[in-house]
Amino acid sequence: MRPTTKDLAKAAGVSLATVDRVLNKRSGVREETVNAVNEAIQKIGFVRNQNAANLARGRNYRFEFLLPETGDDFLATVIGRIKEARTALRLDEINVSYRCALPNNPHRAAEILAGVSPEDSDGVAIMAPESPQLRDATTRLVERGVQVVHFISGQPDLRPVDFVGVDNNAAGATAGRLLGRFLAPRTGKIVVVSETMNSLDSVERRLGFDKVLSRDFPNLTPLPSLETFGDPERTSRVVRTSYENHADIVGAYILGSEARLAIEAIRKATDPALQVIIAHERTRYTETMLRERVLDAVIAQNPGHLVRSAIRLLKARCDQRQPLVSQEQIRIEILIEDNLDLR
Amino acid sequence: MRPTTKDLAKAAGVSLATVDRVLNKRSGVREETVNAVNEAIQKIGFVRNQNAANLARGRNYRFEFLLPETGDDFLATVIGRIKEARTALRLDEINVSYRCALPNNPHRAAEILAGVSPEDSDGVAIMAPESPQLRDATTRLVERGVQVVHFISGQPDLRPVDFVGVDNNAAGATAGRLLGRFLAPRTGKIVVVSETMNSLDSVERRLGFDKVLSRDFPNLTPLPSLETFGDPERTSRVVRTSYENHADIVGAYILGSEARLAIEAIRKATDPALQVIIAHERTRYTETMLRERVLDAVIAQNPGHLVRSAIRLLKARCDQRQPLVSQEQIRIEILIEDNLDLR
DNA sequence: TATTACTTGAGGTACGTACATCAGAGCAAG
DNA sequence: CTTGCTCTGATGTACGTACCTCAAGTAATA
Repeated sequence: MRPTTKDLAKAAGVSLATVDRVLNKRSGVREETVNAVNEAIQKIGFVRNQNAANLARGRNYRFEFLLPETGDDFLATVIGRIKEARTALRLDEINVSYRCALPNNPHRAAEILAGVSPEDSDGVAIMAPESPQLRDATTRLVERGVQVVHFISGQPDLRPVDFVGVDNNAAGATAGRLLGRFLAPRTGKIVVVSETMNSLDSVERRLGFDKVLSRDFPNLTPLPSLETFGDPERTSRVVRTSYENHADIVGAYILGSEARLAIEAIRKATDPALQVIIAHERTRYTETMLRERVLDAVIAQNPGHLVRSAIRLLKARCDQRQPLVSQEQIRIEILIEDNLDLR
Repeated sequence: MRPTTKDLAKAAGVSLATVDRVLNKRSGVREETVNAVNEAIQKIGFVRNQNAANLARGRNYRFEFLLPETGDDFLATVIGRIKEARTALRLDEINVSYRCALPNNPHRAAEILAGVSPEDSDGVAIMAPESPQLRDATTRLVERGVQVVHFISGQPDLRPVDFVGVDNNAAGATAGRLLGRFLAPRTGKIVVVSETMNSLDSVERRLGFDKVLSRDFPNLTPLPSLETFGDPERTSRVVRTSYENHADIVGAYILGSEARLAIEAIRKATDPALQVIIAHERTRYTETMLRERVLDAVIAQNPGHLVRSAIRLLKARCDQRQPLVSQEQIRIEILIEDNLDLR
C-alpha cells in the first residue's frame, strides 16, 4: 500500500497535526521538525493522495483559455475541443472556460491579463503573439499565484511558463521539405502567402522553410512573403500579380492558420493541379482541399491534444506535480489525403 | 455544486441506504423503488464521484498488457512507454503491468488468455494477431468480467471490445502515396518487404499500398512481397535477387515494424540514396535511417499514445464511463527528417 | 518567579462514497 | 395473533486528507 499521512507521522516521530502543518506549509513548526518530516517523506516515499486532498478541501480547478478576439477556422476548431474537454472534465471537478478576449494590440492584451485574479482562475492558457508587454503581464500573473501556459503562439523557451505548441521553425522546415520532394525534379519559384509577417510564428516558419529550400532544393526559389491582412481583394490582387510577374511559379506555401483566402486567390490566378501547395492546420476547409487535391499536404498540430495538454500542465502545476513529459510533446503532423480519415 | 448521494436520496424520496443499494446494485429493493431512484438520477443529473468511491472502497485498478513472446524494436519502445505510464499512474492507484507471454501459436495464446482471471486483473490489453481461437478466448475473458482492448494488432471492428491502433489499410495507402509522390515522375518497380504475410496487419497495409499505386501511380509496379521471417541471411538473399532480377527498381516499402533487416539488405544490394524507401514505426533505428537519408519517410503510430489510450479505455470501462472518443483516435503519423525532433 | 511566545500533540469534524448492522414497517401465511 | 419474510430507514465506521480547537509542553523574557 502507499504510505499515508499516518505512516508519515510515525516515520517522522511527530503527530498527524504536525505532519499536516508541514505538508500544507502552515506556520508554527520549528525548522528542525520541518526537516525531520521532509526527510521522512523522502525516506518512505510519501506522496499526497491528491484525490483525497481535493475531496477534503472541496477543491475544484478553474482553468481559462484566453484566446484572440477574432480568429479563423483553426481557432474555431480549438474552441470546439475546449468545449469537449469542458464536458469531459466536469466530472473531475475541473472547470474549463474560454474567452475570446485578447486584442492584437499588446498593451490592451496585457490589460486583460492584468484583470485575471487567483480568485477567479487557478490557471490560464494564453494564446497571443509574443510581445514585451505580454511577457511582463505574464510574469505579474504568475506572481499573483495564477498558473500560466503559453498556448500555440508565444515564446517557447520562456521559463518557468510552459509552452504548448509546436516548434514553428521545424514546422516550416517540414513544409519546405515536402514541397521540395513533391516538386522534384522541377525548377521554379514558390509563392509564400501569410496573413501577416508581424508574428513571430510566421517568421519562424518562414525561416525554417527557407533554410530547407536553400540547402536542399536550390532549384526552388521562394518569393518574398505576400501578406493578406485578412482582406480577400488584396489577397486576390497580390497573388495574381505574383503569378503574372513570374511565369515559372510551381508551388505555394501558405504560412498562417487561415488558408482559405490564399487558396482561393491561387485558384483564381492559376490551375492548382499543376502546383504543389502546402498549408497549415487541419480545418474542414483544408480537409476538403486535400481531398480535392488542391492542397498536397497540410502541416498540422492536433487541437484536441493542445487543449488537453494545456489543461494537464496547468493541473500539474496546481498540484505541484511533474507532468509526463513525453505526453505533452506536440507533434508536427503531416496530413495527406490518405491519413485524413481516422478510424 | 455537483449533486451528491444525499441530494439524490432527497430527490428520490428515499434514504441514503436505499440510494446506496440501488447504485451498487445490491438486492432487497423493490423494482418500483429502483425505478424511482433511477429517474431521480436522470432528473438531477447525478454522477457518482468516482474518486470518492475509490477512496471509500480502497480500490485500485490492475491493468495488464499481454504482449508477444518475442518482439522487435517497436515492441521495445512500447514496453518503454508502458513502464513510463506505470510510474506516472501509480499515484492514481492504477497498477500497470505487462507480460511478454503470447506465442505465435493461436491455441497456446488462447490458453494464456484463459489463465487471466478477474482476481488478478481488472483489464487486459492484448497484442496478438487476429485468430478465431483468440476471438473466442477474448469473449470468455469478457464474460468472466475482465475488461479487454485489442492493442495495435487484431480486429478493429470486433465489438464490444475496443481496438487501439491505426487503420492499417490507410497506413499502407499513406505509404503508397508518399512513395509515389516522392518518386514522380520516375518509372520503375517497387520492392515490398515484410517479416511475414501471415498477419492481417501486413495484408491490410499491402492492400492499401497497392490500391493507391495502381490507381494513382501506374508508372510504379510493386513486386510480390518478400518475406524475411526474421532471418538476416534469407533477407539478404531474397532482396539481392530482387535487385538483380529487376534493373528498374526505384523504391522499397517495408511493411512490418521491424525495418532493420530489410534496410540492411537493401543497403547491401543497392545504393539507397537512389531509392525512395518507406518503412513503418519510429524506433531509434528508423530515426537514424531518416537522419541519414536512407529512409525517406516513416509511417508511425505513437506508442505512448497507444499505451495511454488503452489504459484510459480500460479504466473507462471499469468505471462504466464513456471515453472521450476524439482523444482515443490513433493517428497515422508521417515522419520525415524535419519533424522528427520534438521541442 | 511569573509571564509570554512558540511549538507540539490530541482530538474532533468534514468531504462523498461504500459497506455493515439493526430496527421497524408492511404484508401474507399459518 | 403470531411468525416469517421483504423492503426501507437510521446510524455508524471507514477511506486519506484538510482544517480547526484546545491543552500542554518548553524556552525565553521581564
